[in-house]
Amino acid sequence: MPDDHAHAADLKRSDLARMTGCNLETIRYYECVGLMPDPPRSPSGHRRYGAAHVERLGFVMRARELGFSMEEIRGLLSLVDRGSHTCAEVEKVGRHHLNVVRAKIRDLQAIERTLAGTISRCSGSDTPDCPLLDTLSDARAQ
Amino acid sequence: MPDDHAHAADLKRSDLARMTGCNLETIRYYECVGLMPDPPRSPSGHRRYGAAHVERLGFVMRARELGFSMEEIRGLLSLVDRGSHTCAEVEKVGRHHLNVVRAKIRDLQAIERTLAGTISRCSGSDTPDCPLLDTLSDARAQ
DNA sequence: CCTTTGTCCTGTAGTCGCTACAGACATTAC
DNA sequence: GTAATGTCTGTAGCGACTACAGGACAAAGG
Repeated sequence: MPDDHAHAADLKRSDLARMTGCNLETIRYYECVGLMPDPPRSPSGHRRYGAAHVERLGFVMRARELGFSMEEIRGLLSLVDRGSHTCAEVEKVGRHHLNVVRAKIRDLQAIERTLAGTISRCSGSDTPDCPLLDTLSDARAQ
Repeated sequence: MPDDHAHAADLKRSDLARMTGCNLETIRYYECVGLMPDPPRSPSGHRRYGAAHVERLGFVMRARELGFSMEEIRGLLSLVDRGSHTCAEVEKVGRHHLNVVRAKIRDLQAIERTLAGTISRCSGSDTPDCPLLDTLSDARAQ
């Protein structure tokens, strides 16, 4: 019951930025694109945040760190906000994103193999002949 | 000697797009940002391309496929255009990019581990309890 | 030869996820 | 009281494209 009025924190935007490590402008951006709710304002129009906003921003930032798109985060938040989400629904979003991440890793690994293989044949000397340039210049190169 | 005038091809932008697989608008974009040279024009102002342009666009596209940034590609092209490049110079650009690619792979693999580990604990059932949501909601979560 | 249709031209706006700045008001420190 | 911050708004910029509007031309059919 004592933590029922946990929103009493009354933080400024800079406080929220400092506490979460989020960039000051990014907070306003997240509000603008609907990831953060419109906060209450002081009489002069300054944003006032509470503990709920700190939590919400933390959620968004952790989701971003895991590479979720803003679209996906909006989806996750609307599930949670609805109050009747299920693990199955959340897992579905997560699995989709995991597939995207794995696809990106595969693409980058293919690039890495090509690049590493090509560069390993570079002489590193003053000749203009270069396996990397050959690869870039010719579709049929090694 | 017969292939000395290979630039006689006289291709339209759509031909160049079709031959290389590049998007039509992207060709104009590459010209605008200096990756492709300003091509000669027909009397009515239409772009006319030759074999050199096909090669150049191929170079740019292969470099993009390997994830080189436009900045890096501009660098590589200016080395080649200068005519006095060395393998060492090209290799340096390539090695730098390889490091960037490897760093991206590491970042994505860290994401993948977290995501896969969390999702593997999901029940996939109708309960609102969800390990993925726990991870996103709480900085101190598993 | 003339009309239609297709292609090309230019410039501009949209995408994603921020980041940064300008200029106006509010608060705080001294 | 005043000077120095802090916050407000809107807007522009990044990279690497992609797409569209509105106009001018070119190729093809009748």
